[in-house]
Amino acid sequence: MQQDLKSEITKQTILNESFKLFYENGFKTTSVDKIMKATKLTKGAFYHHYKNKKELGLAVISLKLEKRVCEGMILPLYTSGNPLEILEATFLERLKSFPIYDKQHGCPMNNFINEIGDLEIAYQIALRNIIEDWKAALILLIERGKSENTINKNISSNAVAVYLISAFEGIRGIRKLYDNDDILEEYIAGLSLYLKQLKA
Amino acid sequence: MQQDLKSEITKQTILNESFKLFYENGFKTTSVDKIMKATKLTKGAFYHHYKNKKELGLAVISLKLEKRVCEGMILPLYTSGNPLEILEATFLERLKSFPIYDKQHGCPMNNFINEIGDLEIAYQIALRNIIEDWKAALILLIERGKSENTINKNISSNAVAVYLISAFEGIRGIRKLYDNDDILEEYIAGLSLYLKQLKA
DNA sequence: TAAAAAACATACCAACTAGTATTTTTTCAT
DNA sequence: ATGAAAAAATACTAGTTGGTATGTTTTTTA
Repeated sequence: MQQDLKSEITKQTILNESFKLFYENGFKTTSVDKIMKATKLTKGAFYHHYKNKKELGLAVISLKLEKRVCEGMILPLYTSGNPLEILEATFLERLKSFPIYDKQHGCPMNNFINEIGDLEIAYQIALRNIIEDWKAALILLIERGKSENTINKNISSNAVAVYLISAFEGIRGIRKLYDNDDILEEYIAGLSLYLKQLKA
Repeated sequence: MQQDLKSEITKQTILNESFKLFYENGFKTTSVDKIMKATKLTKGAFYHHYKNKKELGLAVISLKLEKRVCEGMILPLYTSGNPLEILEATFLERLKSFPIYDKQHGCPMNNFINEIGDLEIAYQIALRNIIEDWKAALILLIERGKSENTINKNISSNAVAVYLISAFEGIRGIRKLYDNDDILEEYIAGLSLYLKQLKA
């Protein structure tokens, strides 16, 4: 196989298996050995492509987590239509689309935030970037709602964006503790109510 | 020293040092060795008082985390006065009272939830109990507000309680990523707005 | 006060950890 | 085709992990 293609495939394989194992078992407690066993490659391959585990962690954050949040929570915001309806649809459809697996293991990004958000500045910055992107997209949509007179102009777009993100990430963690969706339904009711109250 | 007193002090010492180290470095990555080095006792003492690390984890959850949430977030709810004001005061004062240390490391319970909420049923149940206690207390207060005509009777108390808890735990994690309180201020603005909208 | 029991210390284990050093295999450029 | 370079495999290190086995010290009970 062509060398640069082969290299890229190996790096992607490591990235994919890492993401999966980090998601299921956490970052710190997933060893390089376990990851390479999953890829069916060896340690030699790993340390040829990544300087160390920290570099892998940063790659997973900026390449896998970022993409996931972007596709699931940010891009859907850039739709035409009523901003409040877009907000509700985005958050709701995201939750409803999760298989049990994703409900049991929570939000990959939130897991990282809580596990290593206070470990190293590099992780902090990488994770913060995702939150900031998400927040910016929400603010943009809320501002559009204000300008189109569908959202109350007296509310703070920043405050609403942060409150929306907080509640979503919070419930993704709390849902881990349950074996059914009741708590999610209550969250959804809370969200709907919240959004209704933002109407112009 | 008296035997049962000595035993109790040792257990408490282990519990206290464990809580601190779990909070700072996580549950899975804090070893029994590190804990016992912190207590200035030895492994022999540990395994005399605790069957294994899992039993210690459960003890920390039910004895340390439960107490913390109860004192900081539940008991303040049982005050006389306007329920909405009590809600705002409780959440706000809790956040304002945190030293930098607590802001950097997030919520001890939320850290546990996200790290081991999907690891074992025993952890799940122990953590869920705390959330359920908190939720029940919030619902009780909201219901009082409804009966006293200070809170809108058309909203779901359960939904509001869950949304309040979710947002609070969410922001406790997200705050880890920043080196100032701006994001907390935005959360607080979001919370105030939210509570205002619940008025009767 | 002596023996039993509880509290704690010491020494050890096999499995696992991140990372390195060295060798073999595959691809590339000439 | 051949030598260089990239990709990957193998073998290793020193330190850490949860837990056990076996001591020693302290307290209690009779």
